[in-house]
Amino acid sequence: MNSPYIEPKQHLLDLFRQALARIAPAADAGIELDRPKQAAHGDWACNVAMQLARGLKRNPREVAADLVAALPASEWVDRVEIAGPGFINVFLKPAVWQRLPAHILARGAEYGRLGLGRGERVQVEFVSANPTGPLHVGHGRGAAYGASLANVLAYAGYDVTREYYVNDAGRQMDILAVSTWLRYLELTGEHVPFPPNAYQGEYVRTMAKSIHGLHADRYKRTLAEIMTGVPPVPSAEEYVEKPDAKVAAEAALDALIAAAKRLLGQDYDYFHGYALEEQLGDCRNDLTEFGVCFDHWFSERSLHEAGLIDRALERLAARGHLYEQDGATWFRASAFGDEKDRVVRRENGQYTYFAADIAYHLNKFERGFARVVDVWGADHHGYIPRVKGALAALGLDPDRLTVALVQFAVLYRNGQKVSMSTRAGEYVTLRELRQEVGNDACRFFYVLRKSDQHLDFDLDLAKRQSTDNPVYYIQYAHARIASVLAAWGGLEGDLLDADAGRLTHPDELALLRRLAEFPEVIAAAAGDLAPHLVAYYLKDLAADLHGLYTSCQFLVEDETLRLARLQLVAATRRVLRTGLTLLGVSAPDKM
RNA sequence: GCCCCCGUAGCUCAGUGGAUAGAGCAUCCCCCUCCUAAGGGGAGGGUCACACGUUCGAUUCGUGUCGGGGGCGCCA
Repeated sequence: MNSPYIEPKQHLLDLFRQALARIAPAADAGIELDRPKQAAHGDWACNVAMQLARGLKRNPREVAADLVAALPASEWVDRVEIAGPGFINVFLKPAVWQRLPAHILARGAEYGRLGLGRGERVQVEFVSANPTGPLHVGHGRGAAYGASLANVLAYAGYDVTREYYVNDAGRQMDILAVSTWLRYLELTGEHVPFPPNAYQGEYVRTMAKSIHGLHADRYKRTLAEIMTGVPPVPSAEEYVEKPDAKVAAEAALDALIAAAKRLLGQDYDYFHGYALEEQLGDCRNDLTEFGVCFDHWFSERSLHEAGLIDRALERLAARGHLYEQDGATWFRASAFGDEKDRVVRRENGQYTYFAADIAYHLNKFERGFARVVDVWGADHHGYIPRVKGALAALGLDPDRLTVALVQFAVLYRNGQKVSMSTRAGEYVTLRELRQEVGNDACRFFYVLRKSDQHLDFDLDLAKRQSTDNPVYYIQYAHARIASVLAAWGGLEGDLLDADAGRLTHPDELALLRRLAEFPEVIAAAAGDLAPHLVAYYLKDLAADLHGLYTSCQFLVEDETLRLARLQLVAATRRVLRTGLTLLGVSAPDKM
């Protein structure tokens, strides 16, 4: 009764390897075992006979017959059949599955944890949105995907570090600082034209109000002195309608940034720092509420300040991969698979964002990560060859970096696309989305698609509390079990010795098989960087539970049967909880 | 022009080098004196965009065509 649970797949692989060694010692075919789609084809199916047939110049069914004859006896195998063109279908004894619930209860949250990664250090960098305003729904998907992926990798046995790259050094931050100052000036009665390409959001006014409340008119400058040397600022209408207004607007904005730095001096850093702290804090807060946490917030500015960019470029130069042209410094990216060479230092002496990214990625590997996963928006795909090229040029293996591209999420309400315009500050923020549909539905819906698939986020469906909403469907399965166990009133520990041999109903066996799949799902999700596999698995698991719930009463008179069934559902609850936790979704006991 | 993603049921999407391709929704029918009906069962619905190749076997891999989405700054 209490003999340990054996991993059926590993056990069968051993048997097949032995059989293969007997009948075809020279064959180097790898043994593959698949779960057949149909129950009539057994618990596991092996196709090696068909792969061997050609080399052996024999009929695959004959090869299969020889293999079956050579299989060592096993107390777990009920029978073996040869089917179709040469499949070997293995039917296991129910006892194999019946041992599983006790095993799951004994292992608790560790059931499904794997040693695949062997403790290898992996960094997952995700979100990394510019701290220039609230996170929007697009960032939300990267956050949910990255967090779930990191959880899955950790559970699969990798030593995972979660990192957010803070773009605190670029022009976008300058634009935010100036936007804040201009709004502040409005409060002092000085109305400088607000550029259409500056940050329009209400949060900028909020920051301006706070600063004005703290320091009154201390940072006021007159319109005349600010606009000296600043080209005309296009209006919002011109910006949308006239093609050349875009260029003019960029020039005006740059001139305003220069004016702010000149007129404010040290105080410019105050605006810059204030806006950065405020927005980054808001972002961190938003993500924390979303259940998304980071081990490191890595500052882009620190790369500049520590001289790491110089060092990275020197290393590239020493290897002969940089050259000067048109006053700029270029990286010979085309020699490393990129379509053209890329500027790393502009004519004006400033480093490009790419230069910082080279230094950042070099730094990642210098910190000892064996593998790095970057989660990027799909619009950055063209950026991959140059970063990988830079790694190769630095003498690092570019395959140690995996870029996971996350496609955009489009919101639908009442069957209509919810329009978004970042420029006008008209977009749905992640916070608004979370408030509208709840964190659980939010996290789950975001990972319900393959990451490289466009996501249609149906707000109405996410809020619906019914069978068509998968997150409630799964949570409901968990709550139903909790409710049954509460009605029973015993302790989970009392179920460890239940006579699981009593579990013979087809729906019980189906659920047992499903529970056995969980570790394989984790392995697949970690291997393919695909946490959505966990979400789909949980849907299937919940469906099996709901089916059993309808077909079998758990709290029956027959005590051994009752305990066996409670053991099964308690194990199911465990796996549901583990899976939901990996996805950052709660597992409620009551709904 | 070049690059990336996608094309599977009416809709939204899973899935796989294998044996009769799945789920939810939608449509139609059925199931609560019983542990939560936020549940379950059943029916209908498919040339896995198309063509050619590789293979014992292709919806899956490769090439091409067609169709949809996205990207191609000395921006970040």
